Amino acid sequence: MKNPPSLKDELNDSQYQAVTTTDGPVLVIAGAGSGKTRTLVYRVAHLINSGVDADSILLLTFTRKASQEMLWRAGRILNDSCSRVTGGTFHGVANMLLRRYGSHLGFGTGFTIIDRADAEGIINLLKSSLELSGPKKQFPSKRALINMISGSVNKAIDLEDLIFEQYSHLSEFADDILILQKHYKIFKYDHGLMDYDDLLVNWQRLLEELPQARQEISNRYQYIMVDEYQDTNLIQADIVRLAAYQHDNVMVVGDDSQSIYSFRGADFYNIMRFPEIFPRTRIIKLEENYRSSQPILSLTNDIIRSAAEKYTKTLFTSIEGERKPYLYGGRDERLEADFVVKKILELQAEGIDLNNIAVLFRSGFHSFKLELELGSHAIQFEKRGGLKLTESAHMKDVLAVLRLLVNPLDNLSWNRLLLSIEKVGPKTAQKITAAISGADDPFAALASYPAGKTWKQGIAGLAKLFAKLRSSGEKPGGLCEMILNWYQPVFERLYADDYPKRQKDLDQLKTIIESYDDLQSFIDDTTLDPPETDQQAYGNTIDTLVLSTIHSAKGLEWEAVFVIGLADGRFPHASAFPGESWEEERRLLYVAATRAKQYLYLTYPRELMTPDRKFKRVGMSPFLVEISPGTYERLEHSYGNSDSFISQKPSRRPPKPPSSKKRKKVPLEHFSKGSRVDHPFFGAGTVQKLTPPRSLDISFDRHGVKTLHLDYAKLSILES
DNA sequence: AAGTGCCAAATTTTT
DNA sequence: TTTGGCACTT
Repeated sequence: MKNPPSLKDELNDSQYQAVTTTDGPVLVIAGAGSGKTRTLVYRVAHLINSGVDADSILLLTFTRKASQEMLWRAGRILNDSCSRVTGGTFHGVANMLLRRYGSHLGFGTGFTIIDRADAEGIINLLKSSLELSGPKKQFPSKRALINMISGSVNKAIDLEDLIFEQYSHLSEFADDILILQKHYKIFKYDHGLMDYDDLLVNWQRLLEELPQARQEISNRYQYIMVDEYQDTNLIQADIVRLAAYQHDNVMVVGDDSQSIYSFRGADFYNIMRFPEIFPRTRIIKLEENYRSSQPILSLTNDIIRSAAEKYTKTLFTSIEGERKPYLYGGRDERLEADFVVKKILELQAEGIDLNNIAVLFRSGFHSFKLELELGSHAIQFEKRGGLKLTESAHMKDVLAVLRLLVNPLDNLSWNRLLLSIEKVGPKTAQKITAAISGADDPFAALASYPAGKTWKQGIAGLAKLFAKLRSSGEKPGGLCEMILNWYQPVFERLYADDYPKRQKDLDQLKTIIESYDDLQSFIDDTTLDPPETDQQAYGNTIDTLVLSTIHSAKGLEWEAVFVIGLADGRFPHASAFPGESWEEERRLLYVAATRAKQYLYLTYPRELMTPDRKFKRVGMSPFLVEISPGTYERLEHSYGNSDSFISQKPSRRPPKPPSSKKRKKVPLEHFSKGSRVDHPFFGAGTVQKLTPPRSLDISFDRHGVKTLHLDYAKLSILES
């Protein structure tokens, strides 16, 4: 530190404690806006300043960007770079370690990381090649399906429970999912592919099964810090435990009321369990909020109050402010958007830059209307959480070639490339893929494949491309150049209608790839941290408004924040039921509202368009109904159509039980220990244990013991 | 039997 | 804006 004594002035007591602790496990419970990033930054700087080797610090964060920014800030304090600190996401570090130690685990160094879109591709391939019996129509949404099949490893509940909760009435469908999951695993294994979950699972295996690796890693990283600990899953928690086994020198920072990633396997009980896993744990609470004004804090405290929390914090702030959060209900989505635009213009007039304003929403499409409205007012905006550069089809074509150079077993990429050949469809592509993946030299096998008349040329072209690439010895930039030459005609044929627009992306890719010396790390980086398509890449740092999903807004802050779409049915999401998922939606609203420093606007439409283009009147979100009306100021409809709404008193009706409507509630008392019951998916079973209020453990004859919840389970009693 | 082209439908959140 | 089904062509 430039000026060591100043540390105490820069930080409050709790922060100072966290920063200067040098050994032993520490759990930092940090409320929203309490300066936890700042605390971690200072800790890194302090450690290095007191002589700790930067090499021995491991900083695990939620995104790669977050760790880069923290290390940059720490570097500024030290007047020196922190480049020797290992920082990044769990997945990034897992990748690095697996490349180094992976061969001991039985897979070669050649594995390719796949993202969700790839997982989806595999599942589609499997769906067409396996004969599935279930009714196609009843498949859940595509995303839900992918989550179930590829993302269930880390879930505390297993896949069978998940299926049964949601689709217990469709046992054929449930069978299909299990079959798909089995084949999905085999496919990945056979073709050297690894998804996000696999990275973590294999890191854990590395630590658990190879004592030598465990010791090396634990020795090397003497100081382990984890940010956003409430978003870790069980495997990540275990990794932390194993990696620190020699010194227990771990500091985790998190906020249980900001846990919003359980759909991805995050388990906020990790925070509760931390002191059990590390018995000597010191708990430090950061309760002062440095971000929001008091009126905003009162409202956000009110949002979270009704949630059952384990670690209670009472946030306080000394930031003055007389503006209460505003609540506005527009007649429909268009008027809601209209309101937002008007207020944005007013804020700008008050001197607040667009950079300091954000609009947040639950789901990506909730901002469509607003995007139109912003466009017509020529307000520049940037949408977060949208399409990534590498998610578009033309990018994936080019990446597939690069991926094959590194991992020729990658059947997914083979399939993708073959499909881009004219006159080759799914069936032909699969046949060719099957033939070449069995061969010793897949590239030679491709060249000698007995091709049909119409598509012979396409195959030959591809084979020639690979021959050229593999003999060239070029750097990634040069390879990319060659690929683009081959790709140009294919590209123009595939995207005949809009290829000029997509061409820009290809140019951008070339620029990115030229900064890499090593093809493997380029491919890893694009999958783990895909660059976004933005105009900022072209160098003009323009003043733009941020539109973002709440999930992508995590950890950020703005002067003024609009949370839109707070209507019943939209927020919480329609599929959330009372219980944990309902609470998570509540925390999501909490995260959204706590992003605001001075101005907070909560808006909702009173009318929504249903898919069949009819209008449906909706009320405001049940979460808003629960908030005490004194904490916000209601803005009335004061312009435009005059058929407005006079004095809408916030109704005092109790939060209505969300849509578990039709199912009649079976009281727990109907069951007793030993009752025989029948379940549509698991079949017959015997009740083992009753857990009030509404859970029971049942031992199924064919599926073992399951814990079921009466609100979800369709149980019928055979004999009591 | 496979490939192509056209129209209709749907859309949680993501390292 | 992208995916799925259907009819038509090769």
